Amino acid sequence: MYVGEIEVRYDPKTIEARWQSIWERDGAFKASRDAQGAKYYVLEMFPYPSGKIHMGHVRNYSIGDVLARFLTMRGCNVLHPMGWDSFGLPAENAAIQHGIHPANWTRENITNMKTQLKRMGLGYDWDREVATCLPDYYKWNQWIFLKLFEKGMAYKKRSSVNWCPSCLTVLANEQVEDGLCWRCSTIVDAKELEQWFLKITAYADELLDCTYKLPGWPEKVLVMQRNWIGRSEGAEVSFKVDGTDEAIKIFTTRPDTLYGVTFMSLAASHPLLAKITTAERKADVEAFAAKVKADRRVNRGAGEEIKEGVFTGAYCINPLNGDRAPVYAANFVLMEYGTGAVMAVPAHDQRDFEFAKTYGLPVRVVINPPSQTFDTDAMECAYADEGVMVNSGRFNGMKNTDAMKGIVKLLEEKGVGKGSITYKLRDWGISRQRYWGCPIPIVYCQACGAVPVPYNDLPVVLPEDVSFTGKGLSPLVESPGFIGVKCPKCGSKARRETDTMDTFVDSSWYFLRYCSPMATGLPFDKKDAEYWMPVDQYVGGIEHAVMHLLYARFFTKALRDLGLHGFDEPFTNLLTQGMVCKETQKCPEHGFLFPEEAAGGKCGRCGHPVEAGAVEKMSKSKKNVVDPDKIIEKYGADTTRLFSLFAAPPEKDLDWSADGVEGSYRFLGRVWRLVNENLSAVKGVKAYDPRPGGVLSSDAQDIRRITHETIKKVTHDIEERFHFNTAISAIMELVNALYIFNPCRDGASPEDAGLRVFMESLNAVVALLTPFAPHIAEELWEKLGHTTALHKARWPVYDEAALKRDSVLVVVQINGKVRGKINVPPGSTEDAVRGMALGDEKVKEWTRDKTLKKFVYVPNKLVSMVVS
RNA sequence: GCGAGGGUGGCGGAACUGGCAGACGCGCCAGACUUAGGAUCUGGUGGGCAACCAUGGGGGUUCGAUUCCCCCCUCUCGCACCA
Repeated sequence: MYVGEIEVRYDPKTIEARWQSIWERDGAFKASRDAQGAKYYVLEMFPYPSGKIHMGHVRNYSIGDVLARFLTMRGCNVLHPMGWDSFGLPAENAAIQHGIHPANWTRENITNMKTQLKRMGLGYDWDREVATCLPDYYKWNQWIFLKLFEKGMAYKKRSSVNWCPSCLTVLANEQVEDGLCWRCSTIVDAKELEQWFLKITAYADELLDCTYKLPGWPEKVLVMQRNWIGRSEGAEVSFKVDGTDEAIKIFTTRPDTLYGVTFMSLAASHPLLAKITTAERKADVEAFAAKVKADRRVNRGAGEEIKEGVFTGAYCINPLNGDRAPVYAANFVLMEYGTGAVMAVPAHDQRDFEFAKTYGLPVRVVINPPSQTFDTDAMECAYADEGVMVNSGRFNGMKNTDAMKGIVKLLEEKGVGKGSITYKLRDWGISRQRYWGCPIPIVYCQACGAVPVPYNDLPVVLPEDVSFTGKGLSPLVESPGFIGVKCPKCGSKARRETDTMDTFVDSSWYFLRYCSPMATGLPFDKKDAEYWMPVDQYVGGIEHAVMHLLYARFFTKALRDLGLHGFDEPFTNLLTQGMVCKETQKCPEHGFLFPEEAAGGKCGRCGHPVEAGAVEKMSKSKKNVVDPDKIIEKYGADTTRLFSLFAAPPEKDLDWSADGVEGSYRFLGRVWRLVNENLSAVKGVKAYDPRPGGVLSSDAQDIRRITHETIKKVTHDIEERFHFNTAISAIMELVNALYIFNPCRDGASPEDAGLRVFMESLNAVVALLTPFAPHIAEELWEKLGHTTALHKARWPVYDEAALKRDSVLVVVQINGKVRGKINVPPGSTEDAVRGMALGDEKVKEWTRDKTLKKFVYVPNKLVSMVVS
């Protein structure tokens, strides 16, 4: 290489510290409404301050930072904030286990993690930092709660709730996965409790409809939300219980099959069961109910069970045809959905069919397929498709789809039913029997009942003088100073609510607080919110597809209806990044091993050869984790970021590979040397400018073309596709080409056009690298003689003229096989290309003595000939 | 079972609307510089001696298919008695 340079080693540690402090000094990432350019709000899901950042964070925040830095360089007015989802169970557990107060534990973790994020070189506007555990923030949770309470959107009810016996708290339905607690995987119990609920169901339709207006979201997430909301249209029908005043209310999506009802199924926990069961059936029904309850606990999520039931002795009357149908309790009917009772139409519902076969109940066909008549005895399964109505009174002969409306109308006329819509979505239970959360601002008074804390008294601050035993109820219950309060209404002795809010409440509006973190009169300033919102690009893990993203959407709509802002949806575009995975390592003796325990392929404890396991999501339990701190320590933040972006496209899972990190480090070293080793040669050289021009050698012309092609590709890959991996590989190719080009011969004058092209290319490499590896880019930018820092510089724009080629390579296929390649001037006519193709020596060999049957020309790309 | 998304070299992954399959990186091989190099630089690297064969398997459409259509296998994720 170039002789006479003083070798300057690539030393990420020094460079990175230096630029981080310069950025801080310059306030490089401070966002302001008054700044120039179109607003762009980039947001990554804020972390829970568990102590240390992990590779998932590194990936998440690297992706966000690429976008934020790129868009800033593109001239956008970017808001890129960060904060802490800092209420939650781990802090309380730490208090119980180590005697540290949750507030202190959380504060320390935030300090540590903030340092880590800064060391990553992430460009956040820290002036907007929010921490949900601070009274400044959670005061507004309480404020919002009171507003919702006033509107009847927050209400209290006694109901069966999901209780996690390990977390000692209630869980929302969304927080129960396969019957297990989403956090600790303990089997969830049912428990009757008085709880606060938010009426998310009031927004069920809007939440559902808007999923069709979010083209920037992954279809997968939208489908999951739609399924979760689970809207079904149908009818509610009342069936009188024969000989009593009771009526069973059912929900059905198939009112057209009403004439085919041959029995009735109630959930085993249906409240009517006790009333209608006859004396002689009582013992059986109770035993059955107990069995179902026990099975649910053991078998939840286990899939299809055998359909079982027991006769109650009661009969109900079909309101349309007066038929008497036996009432059963059945294990497949869920109390939580619809009305907990199902009319059974075995001919047209598979579950009812199986049940009827088991218990010898009649099957009555009311819909025949278009050109077929069912023989009831020969049916092997239910017929759930469309057809023609039979055995259905005045509806006979109609298409069932047409009869549907008529039957609902008839029900309404008779006053025995009505059209109805049911959702799977339940109201959101937000009460948590925990200390480390936002207090619910309610006071209980003997005389006045549940009284809201006056707005002036907000925030209801969490008391610090509590003890953490891990036993019994929430520490707040034991805090007399907190509990003892006077009724805001009548002044008599009252008791404060001791439940705190689900932490998902905190994260349902934090993106709004970022817009005006200092707002004092309201949770956020309307003008600020309407300027910055909605978030243009939200980046986070797929695990929040339903819970957080649904709650945040709900809050956005609820706050809109409180008049706080005027938009409908919080997140225009959503990017769900894949998980960070790594191969597990196992010792037959000692189980899973951390990477450092498996050094040299042997178990650190017993020396047994390590067995390689599957590639799985990084987790402490599998010990296949890599500590970002150690990677940053060894290679620097730029390498760490670069690798996490290069190894896979963002939405896919990423396989962590130590060798791959090494490769990214090597590449940055290569860029470093490319600039440094040629520094004295390019000193004072002006980047090539095509206007005054200068004659370029064909090599220089090629390099210039590659440079501008790279600018075009990298821009496109970041902007349109988020394919950072291919963007980075394009930069690598340019660097490889520049190593070969190398015009820095001794004595090349600064006016040398080749040298000026080289300078232009070096500038491009460095600028293009900025979003991925910002520190090294800034350092090299400075070394190249720029006086304006890169973070204030503009993204390079490609020169259309530079992309032009003298000739293009056209592939010649003969009978579908590549037989030759020819260079033709771009834009050649088909006739000209045909002549050149047929004149090519190799092509001649393959076409000799053959006749040309077909000739296809794809301009500037390919010729395809068929010969025989 | 239903829904969604995948299956491409030894590995991670490229290939925009059908147009040279394997970019880029890792690993591996060779060479250069070196006392040495796990540093760096250069070159090579799907299989096969070849014709040819290769994008999970089998059909189809097409001049041409990783890409479009049909059938099957397989993996991952989500939902799972939703009436």
